[in-house]
Amino acid sequence: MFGMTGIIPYMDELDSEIIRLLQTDARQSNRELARTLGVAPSTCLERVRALTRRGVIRGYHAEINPAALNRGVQAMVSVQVRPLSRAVIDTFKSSASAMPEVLSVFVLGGGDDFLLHVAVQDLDHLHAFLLDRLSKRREIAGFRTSVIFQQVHDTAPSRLPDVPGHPQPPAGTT
Amino acid sequence: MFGMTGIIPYMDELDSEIIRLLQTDARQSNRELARTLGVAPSTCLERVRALTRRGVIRGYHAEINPAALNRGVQAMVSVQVRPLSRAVIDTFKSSASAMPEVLSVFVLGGGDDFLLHVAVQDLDHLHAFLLDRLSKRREIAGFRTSVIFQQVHDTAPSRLPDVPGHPQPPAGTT
DNA sequence: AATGAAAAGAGTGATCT
DNA sequence: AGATCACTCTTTTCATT
Repeated sequence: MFGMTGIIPYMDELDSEIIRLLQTDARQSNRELARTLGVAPSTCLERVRALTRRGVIRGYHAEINPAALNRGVQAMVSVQVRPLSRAVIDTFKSSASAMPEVLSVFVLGGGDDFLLHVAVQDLDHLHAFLLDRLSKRREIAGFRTSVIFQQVHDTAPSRLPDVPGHPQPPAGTT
Repeated sequence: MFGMTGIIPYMDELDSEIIRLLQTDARQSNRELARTLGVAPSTCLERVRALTRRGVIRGYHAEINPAALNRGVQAMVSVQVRPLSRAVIDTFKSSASAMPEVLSVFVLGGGDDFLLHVAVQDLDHLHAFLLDRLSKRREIAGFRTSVIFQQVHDTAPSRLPDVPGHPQPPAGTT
């Protein structure tokens, strides 16, 4: 699945706030973080470390203007592969994610088997990618391309309410 | 479009390397960055500032384990709206991106008009989102949901080669 | 678990090449 | 433009509550 690394990600209010602030600006200093939250810098630092140790914080990434990466054109490509076996799925997943044009590979259930988020220089390169790289793969039974005109991204998704029946431990989980 | 903020994002080798390293780890110190690249810290700092000023670096974000955000289930929802007018597109785009379940809204060309990347607690909440929130919107002509089993993400997409006919300025652009 | 103080390290700007 | 140095501020550790 996504992040089921075996840990129980229990989060109190302070943890949730730290995460919210670091999603918004990962480069703010620990002091600033602590001041905003009303705790001591050392407390804040220890929380951030614990969150990292527990696998809640997975890393910190700069967000880059796609134009600066020569990727002015983006598209979504939905792909069906045949036969629908684990071997074929795994092979295609690896090859697709190794292609420099591909930003993200989603393995789907339903009508399509994969969704590829691709970003390239221009429409000519998109065309070339589809024809010279994708359609050359024998396991592909079909694909459909949609150019992306705009994207709105939530850069700091909040923690959703707990669901009844999935209670949170009351104390001592770090 | 994506990042056409009016600037010419000319990048030399050093700029590209800085961006690559900050995409991989946005929290490394300027000194570490400078050491890795073999330049002085002040040089590196000035480059990073220039990249930020020019809109190449847009921000720094922590990557969070979805399970810690109570978002164990993710899906892609492709949506068609009617009538296909600018007003309807803009309205739907705003409403969709304001929904807490929605991580990302893609405005597409082709068969579908939108793609929503959603993340929720569990399948019950996904079902509720589709039925109680999405399908209540009158402009929606149809939608199709695919559960995401896996996602492979390129966290540091590289700069693609320049295309002939889009030459880079030889000097003095910062 | 959180705090406060002290040592180690990093950010920042002036100056020079 | 890039490097060096000096100054200030931050991070990090650790003893204490």
